[in-house]
Amino acid sequence: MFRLQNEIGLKLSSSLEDYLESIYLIQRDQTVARMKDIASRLGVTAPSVTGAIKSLNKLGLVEHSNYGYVKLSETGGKIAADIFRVHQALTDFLHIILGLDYQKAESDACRIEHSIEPETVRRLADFLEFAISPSKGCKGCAQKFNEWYLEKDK
Amino acid sequence: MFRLQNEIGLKLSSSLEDYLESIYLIQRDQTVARMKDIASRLGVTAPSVTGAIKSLNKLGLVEHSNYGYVKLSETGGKIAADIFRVHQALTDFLHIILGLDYQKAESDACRIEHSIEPETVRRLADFLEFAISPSKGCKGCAQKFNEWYLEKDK
DNA sequence: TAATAAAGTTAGGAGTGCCTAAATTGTTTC
DNA sequence: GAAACAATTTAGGCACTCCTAACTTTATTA
Repeated sequence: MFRLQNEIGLKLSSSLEDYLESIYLIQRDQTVARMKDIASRLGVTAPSVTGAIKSLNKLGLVEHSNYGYVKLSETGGKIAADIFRVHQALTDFLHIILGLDYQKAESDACRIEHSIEPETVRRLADFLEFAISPSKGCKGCAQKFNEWYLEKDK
Repeated sequence: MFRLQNEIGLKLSSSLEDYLESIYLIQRDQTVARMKDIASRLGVTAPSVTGAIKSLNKLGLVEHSNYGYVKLSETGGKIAADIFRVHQALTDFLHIILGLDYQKAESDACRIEHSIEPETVRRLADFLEFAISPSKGCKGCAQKFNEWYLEKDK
């Protein structure tokens, strides 16, 4: 059932990845994450959060004692940061290259981030670097694509 | 629970989309699809297929009577074709633009296809058209990126 | 500090999607 | 056409992830 994937060698479900990422972002914004913050961010009910946190706790990815705050463990923090990096790379690509509005780019990224391979993400990020660089071979083709796209269906 | 998504207005699970797509491809290659073909293509056991086909049958997307062949209904065929178009667009993008080898492009596409929005796919396909065209603003930047990428880490 | 409100947990249940084992039906082949 | 084999279905179970309702703990405040 376990597939080598991140530094501790386990493959998390999309759902648990979402929880981890939420905790990461809440911690970043507010230092501590509470169950209700996680619930409202993910649009689930409190008991769902309790269950998920228990799973993450068993896996050693969060620290949590009853009725208290939730904190990412060191490993949990690393994994969450990885997930968020993927999220960012995808969002940037969808927004800057494809020209999706930022909201849509984020929500699409949020779903795709769980099913994309690391190599693909790496290439996506590299392509972005290449495409927006005025000095590399492409000379700002992201910009050019968006101009072309706007004219396209006229 | 239903979200407007395709022409009959329902959102299928990733799993059911996979079944539909498999049947579509088997039908294309061999005219009729049998349960065991579907099972082996998806890497699941026969009872899993029986269950999934029952669900698709209830939704009116396949025709199937006990111990017989499976056939896509008209609606099922349209939805499957849509799914496959997304699959192709994604695969092409990952292979031609990002330079992933075809196998990896396909397997990544296979997972991403369930979570990407139609608008994003459209833009991806348009970007591909733009990027490989020698006449449009980009002048074959897909090619240039791949050359740059190969040199990158040297 | 006792009452109330807010946050969190427990209990129990539903839907999905997979599995194994066992029964059934269909197809060959002698 | 009956035995043997292949394909499919049924039965039963498990993991995951969500839910509602009810209960417990913690925080607020009058």
